[in-house]
Amino acid sequence: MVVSRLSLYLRELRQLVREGRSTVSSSQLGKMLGVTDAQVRKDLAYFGHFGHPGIGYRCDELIAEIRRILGTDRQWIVTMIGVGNMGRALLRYKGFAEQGFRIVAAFDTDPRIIGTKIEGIPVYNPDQLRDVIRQQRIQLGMITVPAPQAQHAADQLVAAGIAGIVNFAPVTLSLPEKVGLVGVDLTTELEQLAFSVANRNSKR
Amino acid sequence: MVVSRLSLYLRELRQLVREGRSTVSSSQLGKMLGVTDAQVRKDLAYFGHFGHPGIGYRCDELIAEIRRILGTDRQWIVTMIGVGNMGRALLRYKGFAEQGFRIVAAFDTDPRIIGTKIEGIPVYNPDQLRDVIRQQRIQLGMITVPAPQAQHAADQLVAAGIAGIVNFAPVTLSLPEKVGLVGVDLTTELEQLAFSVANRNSKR
DNA sequence: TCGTGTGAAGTGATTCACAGCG
DNA sequence: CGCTGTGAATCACTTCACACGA
Repeated sequence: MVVSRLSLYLRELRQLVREGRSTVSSSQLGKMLGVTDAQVRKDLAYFGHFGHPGIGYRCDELIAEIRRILGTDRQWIVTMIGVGNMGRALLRYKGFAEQGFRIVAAFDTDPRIIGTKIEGIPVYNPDQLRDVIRQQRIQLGMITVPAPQAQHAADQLVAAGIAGIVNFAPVTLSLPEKVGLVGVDLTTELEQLAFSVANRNSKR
Repeated sequence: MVVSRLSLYLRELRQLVREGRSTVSSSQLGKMLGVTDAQVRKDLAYFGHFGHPGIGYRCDELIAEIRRILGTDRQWIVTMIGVGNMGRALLRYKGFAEQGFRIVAAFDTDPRIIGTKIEGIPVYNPDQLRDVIRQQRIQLGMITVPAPQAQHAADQLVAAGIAGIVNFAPVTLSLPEKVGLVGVDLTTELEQLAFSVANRNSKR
């Protein structure tokens, strides 16, 4: 709800800073993302008083605040379970490190890649999962294994004491309440698009 | 809102069919996805009367209905703009084809890969984009180019007459109203997870 | 004057509860 | 009896409108 938009505000704010802007108003920020100015103000005011009446929001200040709210002002240590096509692509993606997500270990059952490094990240045998996660203080896991193995992978991560999981496999995982979960299903996204295109008459 | 859950129902229904189930009740389906039974019924009844009082929903019947609603009962012809790590991973992903999304062409500026095929899909020079899209009747595009090039890629797709875009680049695209748009930002997803973990006390 | 923060009003989505059907 | 479909009630989110600060 609110939080999902904070990430987007953050993205736009970084863009503004790159362009040399130092302040921005709620209506400008809103226009960039297709939301109303009132929405932007409500979202931001929900977590504190970050604006300056008559001025707007100072970009660098607001970036710092949002990062603090999201918890991305500190570093998160991440592991990847499954080094197939998707896993490999994500390991090579630079964007995570830029936002403070440091992938330090990957796991896969394929003996041909165990022991190798991808983009400097070592690939381990899954039977070392518990040890590696504890020794390296890994907090988050990304699951990119095939659907049938995803629940098992998740169970192992939970058993090793992980705090949160991003699941890319197209299945619903069941996890204990205390573990955070975000699901990303690319097929679902395409289906959404198909619907929105097939019913363009109604709404965006 | 409703539609985003339809995809998930569909996913669970396919799973049920694989397990040999022929009918399912709203409460069973809801439990699998963590929503209430009333929610499931409201969602499904919104598009028609698919249930059988006293019985539940017939899985195969409901699958067909949801596919028809989403527009995935027919095939969609898709192109990929950007054949870097992410693009390559998605080209190799089998899940799209299974749900009726057929990727028939890819585009990239790297001369070393133009003219090659990846998973049977030819990689073209972007200057052929308009022609290829028209000749092959391509309807949807997936953008996996670096952020600074994403808007340009989107503009070209729109100019070529595409109906919808999935954008994986971490920028907000501005498109004409008539073109469908779904954005997937992996960093945003991780930020969501970070927040949910950092504030586990409040809610899931 | 410009632009925030915020009650109040409005809109939309979710849950409740139950009539009705197989 | 089990389970759907659905009005009514509740809850959440969004927009409006304006007081107030720089």
